[in-house]
Amino acid sequence: MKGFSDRSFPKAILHFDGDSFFASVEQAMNYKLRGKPIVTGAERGAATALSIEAKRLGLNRGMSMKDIRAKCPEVIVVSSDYTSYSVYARRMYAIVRRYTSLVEEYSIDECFADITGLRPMYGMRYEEIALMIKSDLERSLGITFGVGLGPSKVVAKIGSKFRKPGGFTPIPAKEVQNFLKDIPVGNLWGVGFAQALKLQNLGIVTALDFAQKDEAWLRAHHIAKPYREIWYELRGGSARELATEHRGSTDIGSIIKTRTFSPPSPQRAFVLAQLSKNIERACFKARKHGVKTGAVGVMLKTQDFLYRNAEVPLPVPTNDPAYVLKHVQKHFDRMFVPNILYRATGISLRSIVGEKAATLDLFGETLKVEENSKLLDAVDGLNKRYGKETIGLALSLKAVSHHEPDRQRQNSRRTSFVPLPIEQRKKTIDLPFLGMAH
DNA sequence: TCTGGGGTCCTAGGACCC
DNA sequence: TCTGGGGTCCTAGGACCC
Repeated sequence: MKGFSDRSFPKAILHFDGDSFFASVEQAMNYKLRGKPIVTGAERGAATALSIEAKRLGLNRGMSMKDIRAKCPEVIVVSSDYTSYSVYARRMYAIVRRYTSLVEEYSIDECFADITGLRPMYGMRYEEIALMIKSDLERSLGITFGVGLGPSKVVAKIGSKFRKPGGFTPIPAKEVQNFLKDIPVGNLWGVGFAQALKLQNLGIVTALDFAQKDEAWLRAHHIAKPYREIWYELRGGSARELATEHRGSTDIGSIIKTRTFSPPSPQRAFVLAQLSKNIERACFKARKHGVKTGAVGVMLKTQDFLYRNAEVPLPVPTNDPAYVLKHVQKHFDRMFVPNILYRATGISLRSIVGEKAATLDLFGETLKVEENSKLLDAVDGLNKRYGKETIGLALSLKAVSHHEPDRQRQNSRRTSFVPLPIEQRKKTIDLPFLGMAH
């Protein structure tokens, strides 16, 4: 039998999606967990991933462990083990790469692959190639995968979640629209809450409604580029290349470290210590990847989920936490508003450059920074031997144990209301990853 | 809903220059 | 001092993703 013509798959894009990935990895590593209802996320007190068996009991992502244990005492609860999940993710990428070099490592449990033009080489149809890779993955890893085949990434994504778990759905270009009728437009990959709302106000409810609009309509309603691309792919085209450069090592755009602490604190020294800790962890990661940062973003988050951000340029690229802290501290004083409860701080390293890319400035700053790098190597070595965070900045030590004295908590409640600076913004937060509906 | 952590990409608008 | 137009670079912020 003849396969689909090239008009069916002008491009042949695969999307692989590990079923209940974290829970599946736990089961793959420990045979005692197989066939049993298990839930990951014990450390945060809420379910992050659930095995099939746990889902069948009616449990959901985001449910509190308390509720889960009350409802189903037989459920096995484990802590997240991201190190192992990453190992399985890398195995997944490696297996798919045996079949094509064009692989995008999209996330810890997903990847895209481009198999366009490989039919003659394998002597198979695209569907058969997809199934061959799928069964290799499942045999090798002990985890099932949802797999989609389509003329674009958006369509391949639709396919991989069409039948779950363990499904395979090929969608030729001319059949794409048959799959769109029952998909709410907000469920499309790349269409979030805000855009779904906008489209709904324009009378667009399903993905099919969107696909059937014409270009004049898109222009008239100022549909932005990312959504024009989705529209184009729903009509059988391909607008998005695979990002095949492996972003693993040096090719990092930014490094972000944020941490929520509990209970929230109004204390300047404590909040700064938290920030300092985040700076250390971010710089540690930068050193591990052999990169430096030329500017950092500082974030303070209040108990009311108001955010205050500042961009702090650094005179010289660095991955030395003490140097970063020195420059951040000046801005911190301006950002920190007394008598407000803070719940989290964050740091993001931007303008990332390679470790060698230091340029000499007029004031000899570079040389001073360089002197520190040998010391930091030694620190990293010790921390590796004796456990993470054995050695840290003195400031950060304040953040290590946080026992908020009752006296201060009461003080903070009694303090009068202080109007927030205008720079503070409310951010809407949605948590699709935890299974909350938009 | 009572809210974690780590990312990327796009766009609008200001600063600066010719 | 006022007037025009156009280009580039940068940053803040929005939106989205897992």
